[in-house]
Amino acid sequence: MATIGDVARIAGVSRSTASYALSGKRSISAEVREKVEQAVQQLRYTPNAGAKALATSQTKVIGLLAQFFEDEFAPAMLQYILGVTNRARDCGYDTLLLTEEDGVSALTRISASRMVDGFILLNVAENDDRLDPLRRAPQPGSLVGLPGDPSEIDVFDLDFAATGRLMVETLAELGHRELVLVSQPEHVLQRGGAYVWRLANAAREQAAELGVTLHHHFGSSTQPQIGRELDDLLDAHPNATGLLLNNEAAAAALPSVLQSRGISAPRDISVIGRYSDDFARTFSLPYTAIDSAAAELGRRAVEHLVSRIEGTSDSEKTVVDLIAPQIDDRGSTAVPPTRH
Amino acid sequence: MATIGDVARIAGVSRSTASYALSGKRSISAEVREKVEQAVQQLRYTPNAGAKALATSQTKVIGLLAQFFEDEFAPAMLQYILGVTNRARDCGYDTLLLTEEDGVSALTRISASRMVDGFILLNVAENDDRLDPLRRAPQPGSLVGLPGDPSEIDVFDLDFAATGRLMVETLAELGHRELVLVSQPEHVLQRGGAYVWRLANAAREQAAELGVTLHHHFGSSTQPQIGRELDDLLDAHPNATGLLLNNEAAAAALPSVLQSRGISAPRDISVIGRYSDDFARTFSLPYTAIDSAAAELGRRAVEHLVSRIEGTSDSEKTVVDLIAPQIDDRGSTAVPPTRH
DNA sequence: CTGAAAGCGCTTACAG
DNA sequence: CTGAAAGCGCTTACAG
Repeated sequence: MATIGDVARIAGVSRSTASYALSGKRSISAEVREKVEQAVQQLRYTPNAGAKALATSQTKVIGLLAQFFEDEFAPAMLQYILGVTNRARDCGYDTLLLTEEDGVSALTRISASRMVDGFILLNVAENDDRLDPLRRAPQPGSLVGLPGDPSEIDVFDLDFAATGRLMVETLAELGHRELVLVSQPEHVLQRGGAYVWRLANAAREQAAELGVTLHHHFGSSTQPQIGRELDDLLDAHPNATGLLLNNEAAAAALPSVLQSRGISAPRDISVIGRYSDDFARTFSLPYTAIDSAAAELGRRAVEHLVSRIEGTSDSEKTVVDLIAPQIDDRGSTAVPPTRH
Repeated sequence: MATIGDVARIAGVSRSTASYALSGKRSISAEVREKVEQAVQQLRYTPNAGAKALATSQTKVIGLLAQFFEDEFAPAMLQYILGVTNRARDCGYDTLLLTEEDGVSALTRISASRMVDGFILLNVAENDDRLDPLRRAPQPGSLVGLPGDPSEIDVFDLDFAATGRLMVETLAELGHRELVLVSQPEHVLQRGGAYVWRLANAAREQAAELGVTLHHHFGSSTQPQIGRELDDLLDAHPNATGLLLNNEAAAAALPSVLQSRGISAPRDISVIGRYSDDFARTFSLPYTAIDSAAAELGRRAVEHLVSRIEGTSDSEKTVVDLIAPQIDDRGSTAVPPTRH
């Protein structure tokens, strides 16, 4: 492969001049720049990334730490990942994807070997082991997912508390007085999926404030269990007229459950979920839902990280950016049926 | 950060000795090795990846080129990706994930800058633009997805022809005489998703051979279109007793369609799909199905690539490894109903 | 068994 | 506006 030495030779200049002509870091006569550019074309010269990284201490690579909780549906993570990789590329960065179980060792290994300029952590847990090593690392980091202690780090997340409130509020305004919330499996919560209780707690408080009864249940994440659980829940709460689903599997199983009970949404029951539009359309989740905003979160995390890396942002203040929930109305909410 | 020079100084040896002690590439006295290891511990020394890559021409990174067809469900790709990243790590490699639209430019850019030791291409199309640049690249590559011309490159894929045959055969043996196959959207096929027609053609041939009628249709990939299409198909082919689904959205929409028609599988109709177990369990796809084998394909592609990179495999022969289809029986097939 | 030195391919003060 | 040289942090023939 061609090196910058080859370029310099062909262009008839020194290596430093060739380098400066390419980086634009000092003024170069039009004539010389022209010759260098032609040599680059001719040789199809592309700088060696390792050599560049060694010389500049910049890799132009972002480390993306994915993390998967047991009982969580992994493919949903791809939308966050694509938000990150695509925006990163637009900013001139490539993405190293780290998926090993042990996120702490991945982080320390990659950080110490200087393979990346910064990190993005996905699916951050309430008490995430990766945060301390991240704080100690020389590279900056952005989180997707709000931890218990977000100090010193930039955080991006859907506002799950507002999501819980919005779900309850929406149905309360329509006149519903008794609701059931189905969350992710308790496993997910215990492993640190704080968004589960953040949504649930806010929903509960909002319900209390509005004088609405809210039953909270953890659901399974797979068929056929979740189908049976939903059926049992509807039996257990015959007066509930609204269903809030923070659980994709529940949203997928519900249509059959309702159909087999001979009821339908929104006539007999109102339903609001929380999942992304993509999943809704592919997997027949026909309910009004609050979008996960996955790709948008990935994008924001990248943008902020890049400005930290490049020193564009004031390194003083750390940011906690919570995206306001937005409802995709698919017509599954209405005033509750009048009981006789 | 500590360098190997620091390690050498603390251990009281030369840099070359420290380096050899760590790599084990020449014999080192136990005493010296001990001192070097202690110095490494003490300084938490980790080699600088850029410097190492520059010196050895090896990055220990694999480039993973994802590609998404319009109308294909992107998140399904994560299972392939995880198969790759996890196995790569086990083999000592990290993974650079490239998701930009223009796969050709990504490939040439990464290849020329020497950022990776090899490539894995996902979702390879019949006539994939990325193959020529890959053949010209100095790094080896593995494909997931069988292209029209697989020459010079190692290929891994589900055996879609055998899958099509197996679907037809399974129902034919049960006595079915008229089947409907619902494929991915025609878009996917036109963009080069050869697996769609490979499955369909083989199914058609097998049906002809067994004297079975097979109707082939392209389905939409989203609700509510696919639901209506399925309903129309059942109207159009009232004597069909078996449904073959090479389309996730169709599998997700079918339960409601059947229920609303007052029929069920396998009593009134037998169903076989093609999707992964994970999706089946999370999204209530209750049908017997042939698994996509996504993670396994990713793993095999990595293993073979690594052996090429490390010169373990005979560089002469190139391999085309097609995984035999396996049926997950979820009880949605039976003998056809007897008509009166 | 060990060390001094060259080299990988860049960038960037330093000097003119 | 341009060039010669040092340096980034490794590895690996070469010499002993």
